Amino acid sequence: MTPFPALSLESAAPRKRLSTLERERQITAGAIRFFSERGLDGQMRDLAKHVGITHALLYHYFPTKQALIDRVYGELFEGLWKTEWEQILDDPKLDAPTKFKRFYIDYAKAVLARDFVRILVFSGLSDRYIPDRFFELLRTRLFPRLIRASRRHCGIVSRAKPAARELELLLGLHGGIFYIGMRRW
Amino acid sequence: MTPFPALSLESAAPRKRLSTLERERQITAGAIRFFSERGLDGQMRDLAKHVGITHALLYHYFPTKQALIDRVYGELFEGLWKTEWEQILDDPKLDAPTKFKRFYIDYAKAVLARDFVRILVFSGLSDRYIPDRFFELLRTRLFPRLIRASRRHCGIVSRAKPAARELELLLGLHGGIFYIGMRRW
DNA sequence: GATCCTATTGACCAAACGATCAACAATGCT
DNA sequence: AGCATTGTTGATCGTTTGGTCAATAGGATC
Repeated sequence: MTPFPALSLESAAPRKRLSTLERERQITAGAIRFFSERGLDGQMRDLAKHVGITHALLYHYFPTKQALIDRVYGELFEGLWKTEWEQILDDPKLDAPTKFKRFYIDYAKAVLARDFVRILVFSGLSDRYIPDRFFELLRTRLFPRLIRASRRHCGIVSRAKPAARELELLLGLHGGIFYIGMRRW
Repeated sequence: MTPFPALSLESAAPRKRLSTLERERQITAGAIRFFSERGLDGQMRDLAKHVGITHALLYHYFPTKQALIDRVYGELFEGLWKTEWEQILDDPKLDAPTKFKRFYIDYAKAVLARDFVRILVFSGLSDRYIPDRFFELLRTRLFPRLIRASRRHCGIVSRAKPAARELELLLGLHGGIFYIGMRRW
């Protein structure tokens, strides 16, 4: 149509030859957005077009589609979890309400990110990799700290295992937060 | 492998020739379970094998795959919503706690059904048909009744539009319930 | 049992898909 | 400038997928 077909796409026409590392990052970043949009069944050719390269080049950087998806999983997951959260909840100088407030504001911001929510759900409907691993972190790293802080605030000294009622409450809370993300995205 | 290959599958080998209506129902029921398992991207050939027929026969009953999916949507949705719920919540002889208890026990049972949860999520990730329509029913048929019953129980006479806080609370509650289904299935 | 109706099937098609490979063209080095 | 390195591509392959169609076979009617 246009005399300059390259202009019809988003990313102008920077044409070619990036360094290996740079291109790999570009592909990974593009894949995160692409798969979060179209689902894990999205096609390699479309992803390639979305990044602005040939789909053959994808296979130069990733031997198989599954390898790319695994990379997306890893990237998304490592980038999400903040050790800062555990530090906040462990800080003895803060009282419980402040802890909860600071933590949940930041937590919600991270967990409600569009890409994360959608890929978590997509993954949950196929191989369950992301949700299983995410919930494992929730259960071992976060819930104990939340319960401990909550108990101290209420003047309970028990160090018994979390009661079913306590876990249920936490689950409902986190579920409610995540449900917001579900509906939004 | 086996001398009687037909025996290796679930449904023995009742072979052929059902009435149009009966076969159509069989296909629809099979499709609900199949698509809730494999997602809406599941293949027609696999569904056919799952039902025990050829995939060509599917196209004899449904002109296109989308038509089948639409049928699944309809079937699943009509079968779910119970007008009984609205009657319970409108019954003036019941007090609020009893209403809520009866309603939510039955509601949770229906909404947490495996097929419904999974197809709702699948649909939400593609055309949004099921979640949009489901939430519309929630908003117009259920939430007003729940808020009205709750207000009366608390002695509030206002008939003003639902406050943002009230809706938030309901949303969180229903979100928590649905989150249980999400994680379970 | 012969006949008709139609539910059912096997073979087939075109497009889409993941994956491969030889050839091409930037870039850095001398 | 010439060469080697390697990021990049176009063409192509084999399979899978939604969809079609003529031919077959099961069941009711007489």
